[in-house]
Amino acid sequence: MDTTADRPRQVQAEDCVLSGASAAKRAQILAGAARVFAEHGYEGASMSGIARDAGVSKGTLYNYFDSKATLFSAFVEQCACEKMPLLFSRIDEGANLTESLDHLAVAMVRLFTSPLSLMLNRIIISEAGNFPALAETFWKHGPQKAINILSAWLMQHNDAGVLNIPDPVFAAEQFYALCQTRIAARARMQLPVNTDEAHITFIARSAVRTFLNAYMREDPRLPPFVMERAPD
Amino acid sequence: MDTTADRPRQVQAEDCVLSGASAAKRAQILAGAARVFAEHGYEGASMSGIARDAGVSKGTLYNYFDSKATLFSAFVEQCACEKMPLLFSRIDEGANLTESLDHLAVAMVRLFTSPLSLMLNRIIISEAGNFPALAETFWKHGPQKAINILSAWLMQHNDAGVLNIPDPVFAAEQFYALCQTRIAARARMQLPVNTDEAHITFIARSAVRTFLNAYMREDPRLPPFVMERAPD
Amino acid sequence: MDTTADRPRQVQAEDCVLSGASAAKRAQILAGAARVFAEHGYEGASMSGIARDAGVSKGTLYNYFDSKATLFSAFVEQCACEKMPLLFSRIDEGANLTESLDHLAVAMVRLFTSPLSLMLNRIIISEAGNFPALAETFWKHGPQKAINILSAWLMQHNDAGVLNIPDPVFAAEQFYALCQTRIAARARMQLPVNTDEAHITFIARSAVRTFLNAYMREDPRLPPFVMERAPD
Amino acid sequence: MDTTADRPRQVQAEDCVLSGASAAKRAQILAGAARVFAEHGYEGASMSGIARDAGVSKGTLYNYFDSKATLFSAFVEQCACEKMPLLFSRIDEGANLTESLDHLAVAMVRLFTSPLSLMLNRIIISEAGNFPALAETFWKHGPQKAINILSAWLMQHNDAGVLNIPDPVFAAEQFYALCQTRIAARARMQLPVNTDEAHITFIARSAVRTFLNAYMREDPRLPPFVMERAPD
DNA sequence: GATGAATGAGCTTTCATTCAT
DNA sequence: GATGAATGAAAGCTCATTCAT
Repeated sequence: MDTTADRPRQVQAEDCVLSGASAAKRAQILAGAARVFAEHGYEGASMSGIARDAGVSKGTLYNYFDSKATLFSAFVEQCACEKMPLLFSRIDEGANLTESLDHLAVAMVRLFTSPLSLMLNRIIISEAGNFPALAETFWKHGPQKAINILSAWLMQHNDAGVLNIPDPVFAAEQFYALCQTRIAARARMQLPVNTDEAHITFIARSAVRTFLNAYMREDPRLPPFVMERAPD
Repeated sequence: MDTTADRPRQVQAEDCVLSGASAAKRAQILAGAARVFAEHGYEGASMSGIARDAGVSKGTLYNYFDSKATLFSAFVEQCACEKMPLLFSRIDEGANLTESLDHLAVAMVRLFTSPLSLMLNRIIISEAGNFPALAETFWKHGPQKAINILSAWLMQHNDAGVLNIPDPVFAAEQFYALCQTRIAARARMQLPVNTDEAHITFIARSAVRTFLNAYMREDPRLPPFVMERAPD
Repeated sequence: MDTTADRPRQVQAEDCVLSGASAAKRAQILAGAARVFAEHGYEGASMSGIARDAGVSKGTLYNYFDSKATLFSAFVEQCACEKMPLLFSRIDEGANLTESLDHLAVAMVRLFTSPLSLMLNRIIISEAGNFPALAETFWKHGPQKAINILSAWLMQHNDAGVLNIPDPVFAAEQFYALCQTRIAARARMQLPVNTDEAHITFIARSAVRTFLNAYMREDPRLPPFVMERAPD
Repeated sequence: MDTTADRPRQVQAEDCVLSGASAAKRAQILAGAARVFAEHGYEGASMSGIARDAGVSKGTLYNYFDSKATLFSAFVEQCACEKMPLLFSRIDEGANLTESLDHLAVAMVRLFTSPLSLMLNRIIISEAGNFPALAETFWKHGPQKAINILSAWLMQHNDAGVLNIPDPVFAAEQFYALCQTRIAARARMQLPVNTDEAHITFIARSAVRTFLNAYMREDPRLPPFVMERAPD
């Protein structure tokens, strides 16, 4: 028996009160699903558990989502489309180029240790084989967007003659990679990482210095940036 | 989760024939487990499937491993202890510093796209919450060892006055991070990556140049390395 | 299981507009139920599916019928009372006795392969244990009526001296059984049957000949009917 | 996960004790399944109920049969292949042709009211759409076989000049149909039928007389069989 | 030591029915 | 009167684990 007749369609902005209630219930279910999927992963989560956590019956779950896989996809897509963008905020213009990049690097390092980002990474890596579309979605709304914004910003400074960047997209990707130094890989595996303010600042600044030593247009009057030791 | 409790220990040279057979059967089981866990993950693998793939009965599985969790741990530990080291081979000494690092960077980029490494990463990230010890083991035998070797090597060149590295461990970690540019994150999510020889070489050389521009002791007679565009 | 309890009764001529609408909706629901029950049987049909097919909400279903069982009974009774009689049309008087019986036999053979009759048979046989009343109803409006009409007709010819029928009801039942030769049992089981015009005619004629050889008053001047081979 | 590794293969005659136990368990399950399917039909039966009735766990059910459908098929096939033949016993040779046919007709009428035959009929008609193969199997081992034996027997008497049967198979089918007079259709629908010895004998004898009046080679010295009234 | 049949809790999913709107 | 969201019992099926042989 096809259940599509029993389920609410995607709510539109102009939908009436009933549809608003529908959308609210949908959100309520997604919230419960988020908690359970985040904690137990896809296979480890049970629809019973999600129903309990969301405060609805199992039947209601299936009124809103065709299957566990559908619910999972909806959860990941929502995170990717609605919550990820909040993490990739605009590049804060600092007093100068170095400061701006420093701000950005700190934000990125923080991102790589944020629970939401880590959870999404973990879940998408776990289920990449079974839900290839989710990895695409996540990548497009997350890393891809960040790299695009950064590469555009780098190109501006390249054109302004401050930086010398033959391949801005790749440079952005290097910057993205440098910001993962020391903590990202360990955080993904839930190994302890030092998230002290000082340590994060050090990692971010080190990323910026390494990056700028490679891409700053050489100016005979300026010495290269000096690398530092990590704080104790 | 301890796998050493009441199971046949690793055979010693003086062990009798029976123990030898025991060790062989253990290896046989692990081989089957490896195939099944690698393909289906922890939750997706069934003990029946492993028994079938290993060519033993389910009862025998439980004679050698207390539980699915124990078998899984043993499988991951074996990969980490026996197979990972083969991937992190010695730094090939090249004609000079740059060449040596180039070789190493290429090896690392290749590592990050090797099926074994990706599978282990995926499996450990998936089950990090349920098997924290595995992440530790993996880290110790994989990335940690690589970083240690590299940092020692960097320190040598620092002491020799070629490089100027205030924090060799962190520098090694930056090198490690730089080698992940563009492909590692995507490969982990099973998104398509370009593994052409030319592209891998480009990523590796770019990592080395960015790295050396930051850490090469400044020599007024030498210009900094010039960054390049990616090949088409 | 009684469907007449607290539901809108059959509308009378003097009923108001609302009751007319009520009866129409009831018919609309029954039409949907007919399609779904006919296709999926009792257990296989879902109230959601019936509601969808009938174009009403599930709630409305329950406003008109107390339960799935009630709706099913109403559907079967409607078929039996309204549609079956159409199948058991009057005996077409032919030019003579043999021709009349031939016409009737062909009609009966056709009946036993008609989709509606087969569906009703199948459904009633399936649910006979759970809905004993339905079998009674069906029998009364279907086979029983046919046998009654036929036995009355036979009795006329008996009294007219053409036939010699000591037990007209039983004779009618034999005729009814003879018309089922070869195809009825197979059609009930959805096994392939030959419904070619020629084949049906052969079965019908054979039934009539066998019947008349047994019940025709012996007339020394007339030879018995000769049985034939089936057409290729 | 494929469960085929966990299930026992079809036991052979020469199988050892273990396989004997396996076959016994299989039979035990089939016995339970028979009771439950016979009572509730396919859809109405639950695997839990069958497990309970058979005295095994649900898991064991699935160790022996892949699915509910498989178990159902096995049950029907077993009935058709092993139990049906017992019902279609050989034609008891009577003192003469009429007596032989009388014996056979009585056996057939009894068959059409036997609980096993009725149950099989009911179940196969119910599930003919979903299990077309079962109807084929049933037909082949039941009616088909009976008709074959009977038609061969009729042909012998035809060749011996006693009967005059242009189409022995069709004649056998008419005999088969005649034996269903009055009771078969009603029994299939679980409507009350008169199974008194006298009544069954009457139906059987009437079938034989009607049949012989059509197919007995005309012998001017012999009058046709006289039809009778049913006993009160 | 090896086997694999047996277990039963637990899974995802369906659906008749209710009831607030 | 009509709606359809919500319910929750019950379905078919899986699988880690045990244990008699």
